[in-house]
Amino acid sequence: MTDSKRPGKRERLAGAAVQVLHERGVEKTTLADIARAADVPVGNVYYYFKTKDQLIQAAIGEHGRELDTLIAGLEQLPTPQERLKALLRGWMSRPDVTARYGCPTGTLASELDKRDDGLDKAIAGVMRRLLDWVETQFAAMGRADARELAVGLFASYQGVALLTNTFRDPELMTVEGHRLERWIDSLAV
Amino acid sequence: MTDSKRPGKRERLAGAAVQVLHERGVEKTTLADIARAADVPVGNVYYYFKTKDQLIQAAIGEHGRELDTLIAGLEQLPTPQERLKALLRGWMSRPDVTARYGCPTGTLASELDKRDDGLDKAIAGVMRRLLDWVETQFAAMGRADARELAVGLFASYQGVALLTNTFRDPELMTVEGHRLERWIDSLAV
Amino acid sequence: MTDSKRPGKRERLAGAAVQVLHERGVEKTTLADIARAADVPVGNVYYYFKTKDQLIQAAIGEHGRELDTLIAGLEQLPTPQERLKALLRGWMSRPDVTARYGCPTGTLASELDKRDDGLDKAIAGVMRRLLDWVETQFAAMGRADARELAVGLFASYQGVALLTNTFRDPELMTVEGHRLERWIDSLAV
Amino acid sequence: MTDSKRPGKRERLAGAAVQVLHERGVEKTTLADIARAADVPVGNVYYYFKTKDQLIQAAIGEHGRELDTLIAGLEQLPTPQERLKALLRGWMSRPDVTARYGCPTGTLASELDKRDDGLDKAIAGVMRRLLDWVETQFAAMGRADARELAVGLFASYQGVALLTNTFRDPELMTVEGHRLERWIDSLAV
DNA sequence: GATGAATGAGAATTCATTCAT
DNA sequence: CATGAATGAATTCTCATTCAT
Repeated sequence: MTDSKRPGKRERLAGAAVQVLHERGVEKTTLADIARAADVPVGNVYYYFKTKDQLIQAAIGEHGRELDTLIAGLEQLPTPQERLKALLRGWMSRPDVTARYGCPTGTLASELDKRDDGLDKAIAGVMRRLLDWVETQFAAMGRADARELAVGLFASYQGVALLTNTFRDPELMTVEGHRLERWIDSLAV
Repeated sequence: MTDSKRPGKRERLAGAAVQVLHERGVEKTTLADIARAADVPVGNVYYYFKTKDQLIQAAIGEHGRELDTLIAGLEQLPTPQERLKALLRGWMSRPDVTARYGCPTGTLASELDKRDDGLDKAIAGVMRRLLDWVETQFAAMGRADARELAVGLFASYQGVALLTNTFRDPELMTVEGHRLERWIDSLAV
Repeated sequence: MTDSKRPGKRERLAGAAVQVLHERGVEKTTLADIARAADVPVGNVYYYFKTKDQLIQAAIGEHGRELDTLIAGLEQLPTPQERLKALLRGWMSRPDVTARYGCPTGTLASELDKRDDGLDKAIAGVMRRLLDWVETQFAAMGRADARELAVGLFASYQGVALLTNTFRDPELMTVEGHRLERWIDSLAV
Repeated sequence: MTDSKRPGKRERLAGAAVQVLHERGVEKTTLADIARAADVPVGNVYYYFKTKDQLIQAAIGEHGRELDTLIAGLEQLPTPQERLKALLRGWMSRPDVTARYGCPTGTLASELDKRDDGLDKAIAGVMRRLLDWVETQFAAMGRADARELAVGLFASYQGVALLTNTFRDPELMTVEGHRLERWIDSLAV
């Protein structure tokens, strides 16, 4: 933690990986791509990560941490409805990026599920934390079917992100976002 | 004097491609994989398809045709509600396959969007036809917000397929399926 | 020689080969290219020529025959000078084709010399006949150094064809043609 | 602590390429051939040259540089006649190599002209520099028709190289060489 | 620790040639 | 004889990973 070296080459790599994996996709991304984005020489990557998988692993961790931060922020809000709608707004906040590259979490999950290494577990873990948190909110609203609703909400977001990306149409995301907000409001007791 | 060459090697290849692309994903699938699945020597594939892209293209076409057939079958049903619920049931009919490999259409769309060739347009076309048909059903139910509802329904399915796949949990799909059926029923005038 | 079949599929193949080999070059030309140009199904080529080499061989033969015909025509002319200048004019008659594809004989010789099969001998034979004929003309002019002059003239043509092709400049060929004609005139006793 | 990696693997590759392309011809030469000649593993070639074309490009550059050096040496000579004759002698200095493989510049030009990539421009540039230099010498001799003479001389060399190669007869080159030297002498004012 | 270079295991693609009717 | 289809060997190219300093 001295600054004898630029702070956190390891972190820089993980961060760059999150970015590049989102934009290019897991399979299209080469180690060289990530190294370049992080401004780290290729050969050096292996000092920090023994394999490409481990780097991806780290990227997933980093991405998870970003989401945890987001959620931690939401905890400040007074009611579960507020929190859920704020989450929605966060998810939907950059429709053009989604239109271009899809949801970072979802596309990652989708791609990693095709692999036999353990990476799919890692991203599943991240998604589960999100899902659990959403469930908690619905439970706090007194809903017995909280899990079901959580799945429904999360699925709606993931699905519309996919459609938004496929059709390259940010509008889809915005419209569906509003629909879901109204739906949340309608659930209030 | 046997029935000679098994009919439609081209079709066999496209069919095998649909299958293998779904199971392995676009980027992980090698021509050799498809060739093997279709029981065709690799070199011979190029007699039918000039490039790997063209074979993928054909697979998309084939997949689209399968969906068109599915939909054509639904047209027999008397009410739009019936038709939509039947579509849902079709989509959700093999939760274990979805848990293992995701929705074939959705995963394809997700992966192809990372590519710069025109393949993303092809799969987008397939999805648009589905979406339009769903919209038509909602319109037939007298809903002014038919497009919005169509996007919502399609997104819900795509999203839950993604979650089902990520969590490897067929239950998710089944439960959400029922929830969506009830929702459709609730829309009846 | 009935016309139950279109006359001379074999000849058509050889002729097409001459053409295509000139335009595309030996190594870039595929059997399929030649077959297509001759309007003969690929599989059928092998009925007439057991290997690609044999087809090229036939093309060389055909090309040689065309040159022999050309030369036979020149024999009508009264003086060796006339004959040589007519040969020159024949060679230089389509400078734009030469600029695009080079001299058919020369490029063939150049490419075939890189191969270990006997094809180089075949094209060398064709060139030798030409060279001998030129020598004969110089001898008829009473020149003791007829061989040397023949080599010089033939070389000048081949060389300028190469430059014309390399620089894609038909003018080169025309100008050098005139220069060589003047040179021939200057040799008259 | 040895002199470590032999210096200039990139140069070694380009040099080997010049050699092998001359001997085997462009189309018959495989990357593996060049790699072997340079004693470099195939995969490693791509560290230095992104494509085969780029390696060929580099070979052309290297070849051009060799010619430039040759010419620079000739500049020392006092008269243009001396310089031209020295060039001739350089060109004709290894008739047996020419008999076996042709003129490296000429065969390269001939083969590359069949390709659609820009490689033909590259070799044409090399030849143009040579041609220009020859023209300059003739101009220095006070000849108004310097360009024409330059084309004639260059063509004679290229042509006789082609014949020498085709007939596998080094004598041709030697004899024509002398003839051209006498011709240059005869041009002196 | 840092780094440019090395290496080899695939992957797509092309094509002469052969085969089955 | 004719012909669409089949086959496999060769070739270019990519990249994760390793090595030598």
